[in-house]
Amino acid sequence: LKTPLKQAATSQLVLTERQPDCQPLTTPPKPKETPPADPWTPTSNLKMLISAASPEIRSREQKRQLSDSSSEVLQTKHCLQEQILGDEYEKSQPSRKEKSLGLLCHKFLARYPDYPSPSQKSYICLDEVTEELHVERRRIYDIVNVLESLHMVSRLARNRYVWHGRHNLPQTLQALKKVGEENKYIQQIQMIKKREYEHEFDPDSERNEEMASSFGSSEQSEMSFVELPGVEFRAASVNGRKYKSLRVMSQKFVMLFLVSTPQIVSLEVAAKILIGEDQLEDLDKSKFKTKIRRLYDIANVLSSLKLIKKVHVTEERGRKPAFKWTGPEVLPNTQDTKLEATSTTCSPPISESIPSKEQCSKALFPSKGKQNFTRHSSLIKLVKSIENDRRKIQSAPTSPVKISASTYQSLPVFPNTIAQFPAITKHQLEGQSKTAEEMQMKCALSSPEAVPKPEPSQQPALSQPLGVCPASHSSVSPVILPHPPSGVSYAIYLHPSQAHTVTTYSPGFMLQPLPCANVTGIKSNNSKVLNKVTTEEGDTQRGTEEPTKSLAAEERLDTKSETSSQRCLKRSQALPENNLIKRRKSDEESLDTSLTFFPSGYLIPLTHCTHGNKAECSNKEKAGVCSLQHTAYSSPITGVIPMPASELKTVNIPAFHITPLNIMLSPNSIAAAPVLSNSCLNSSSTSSAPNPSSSALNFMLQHIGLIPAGVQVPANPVLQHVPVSSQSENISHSSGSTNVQEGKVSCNILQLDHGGLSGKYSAVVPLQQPPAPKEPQEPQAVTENFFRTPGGPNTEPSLSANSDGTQRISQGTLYIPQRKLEVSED
DNA sequence: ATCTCCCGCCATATG
DNA sequence: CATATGGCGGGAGAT
Repeated sequence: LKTPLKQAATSQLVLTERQPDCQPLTTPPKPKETPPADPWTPTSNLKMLISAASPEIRSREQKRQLSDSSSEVLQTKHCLQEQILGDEYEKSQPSRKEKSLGLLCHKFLARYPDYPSPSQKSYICLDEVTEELHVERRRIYDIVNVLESLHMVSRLARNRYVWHGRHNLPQTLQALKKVGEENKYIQQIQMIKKREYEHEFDPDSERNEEMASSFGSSEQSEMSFVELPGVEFRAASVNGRKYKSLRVMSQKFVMLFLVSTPQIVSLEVAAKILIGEDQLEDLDKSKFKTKIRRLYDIANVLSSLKLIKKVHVTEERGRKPAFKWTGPEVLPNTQDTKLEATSTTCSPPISESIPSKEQCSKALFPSKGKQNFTRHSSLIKLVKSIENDRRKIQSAPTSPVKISASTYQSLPVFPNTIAQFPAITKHQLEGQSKTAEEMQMKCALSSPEAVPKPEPSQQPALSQPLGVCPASHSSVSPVILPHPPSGVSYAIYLHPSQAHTVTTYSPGFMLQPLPCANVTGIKSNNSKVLNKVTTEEGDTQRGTEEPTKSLAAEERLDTKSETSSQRCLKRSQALPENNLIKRRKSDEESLDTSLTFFPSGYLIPLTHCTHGNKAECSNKEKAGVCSLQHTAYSSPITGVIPMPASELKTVNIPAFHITPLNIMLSPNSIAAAPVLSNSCLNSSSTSSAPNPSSSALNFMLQHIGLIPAGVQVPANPVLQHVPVSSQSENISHSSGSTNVQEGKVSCNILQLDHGGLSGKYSAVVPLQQPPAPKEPQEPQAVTENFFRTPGGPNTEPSLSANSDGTQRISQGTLYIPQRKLEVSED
């Protein structure tokens, strides 16, 4: 018995690993696509099993499986066979495993090709699926929801979905990564770990609470769904509203992987982050448990997609279940050429669609009654106000807002109003297509115009200032983007509250250049505690930031003195078209802000579409949209503003600094960063320190002393990828502080965090990396770092606001102890 | 005992 | 109102 199981496991692993490459040994080169209709039904399987499958059959199965990557299935089958054979098939009662979501998902996936040809769209009828797979409908929803979050499917109407396969995956992941960076997940992860650490020592740390609260909170909780351009949710029905929780959760979960360096995320951490996380002390046990359950559900689907695999992280305390990203590395957007490659599919951006007001409205999030998140008392007030706003918003026609990624930033909530929206929205709406819609919505919120468009695709181009990008609208086409895309644009749906925020502030932006400061302030108010967050962010982020930082740094350099606000102004001013430009800025700002908060939206990348898109946007729309998207792509989300390379590098940093929460940098910068440095950022977050201006380096150095982090080599992926740029390095990351060292490679990296946004650079030290090892095998040692502040637990760097609104973080030193973690695979 | 996570009740959303 | 969707959490199988 056992043996078989083991085998199965083994085989799975093997298969899994192989598959990626595809064709490994066994796998016949089947086209990725699986024949759509595969007959694999449970029944068929049984039959086969029962019959003891002839070799032929088996081989066939294997092929399929392999191709499908349903190694599991095979395993299962084997098991079944044995059992059955052994005893007559006593009905194999399907043991629980046989009914697992993962297995079901494999079956589901086996029915559709990974890369369906654009020409032939495949539709999914839930009724058929449930029947064929013999499962309860509820289960299918779980699968579909996760797939939707990755834009592998999109809903058409009741009971009907369109299968997109993995065409959109690259874009989606890119967009998610961006958003994840914007959300400062890295920082959050670190905070959580830090907290844990502190708790250990001193159980009652109160202050932490605050931090925590600030963290996240409240706002975060809101969720937004990230959409891709082409893919949107069509069904009106589904789309807009409510239930997107699993989808959003799934996206966030994926973001965590993409952002953290070791690309290993423990369920515990993920759950905490996904929960609004006030967590802390509240220990809402039940809530936590529920979150974990959901994460398992999501993880099972992601595992079936081979995007992650289960591992265990062992720390001092014990062993914790975790998952490791095994999916494609996401390029940092940037640039690139790569992007294109990735996106291959997407050729034209598309646009799409439907911008109807309705959609917009749909987009709006319902206020949801529930929304309540747990919040700290302190936050409660905020929450209430926010909720009120939401209501208002909701009521408002346009409420749902989708914002472009960049927009979404705005998350920060502002209580204000929504009134503005409608008007804006319409304007925006006009031209846009769905994507547009989204954007519009967002735009509306933020600014009407806007949709942020696009950014030039490239960074370099991007860099240009806002001005460069034309706004989406009219000019749309503009510029840039020639290619595209690397950047992915995405739209996010915000909750009302968010919307508010956005709205509120956006207008201002739109209209006037907003001073960052203002914004900031606002955010701070609304958002949870920014300061804290900020601080943390700083710490945390580093890895990610680095790129960012670098960007920021550049910016600063560029602007240097300018504060973020100033920048904003400039940008805005710069923009001829204000709108566009403004938007971007605003977007950026918002992005920045968003960083602080997390968005909770569902992200939708605007960018290219894959076939899926509706390609047809009206011409105009398309043009606009497309262009937008492209443009956006670069920085849509973020701030969209394109910056010159130089800027990129530098710039971002400033942003961070500047605004604490509010202004953070946007993704753009981040995105850009990669380009700049290019290097390896694979880790996304990390890395790069390279370019950063000398100042940046100094920074880092300074910080370094402060915070040593363990470094880790990024997981394999990173290494591999990274060619490493000059820096090479490393990445530290810490995502939470865990560093994984893979066996072979050892790296030394120093991370620094420091507080504040500004600071986080991680410095890395050298790393030599051996060639990348690939999969580490099993146990890997991971190091975790915890922060410790010298003074005490809280000693983190504090932020102070500058007059301009920007905040600065003082650095505290953090000391991060490293722990070793071992990662073991199952 | 802990880790996973299936099952399915029941609130909501959609039509 | 009937369904379609999905949030949610009990509690049981797997380890």
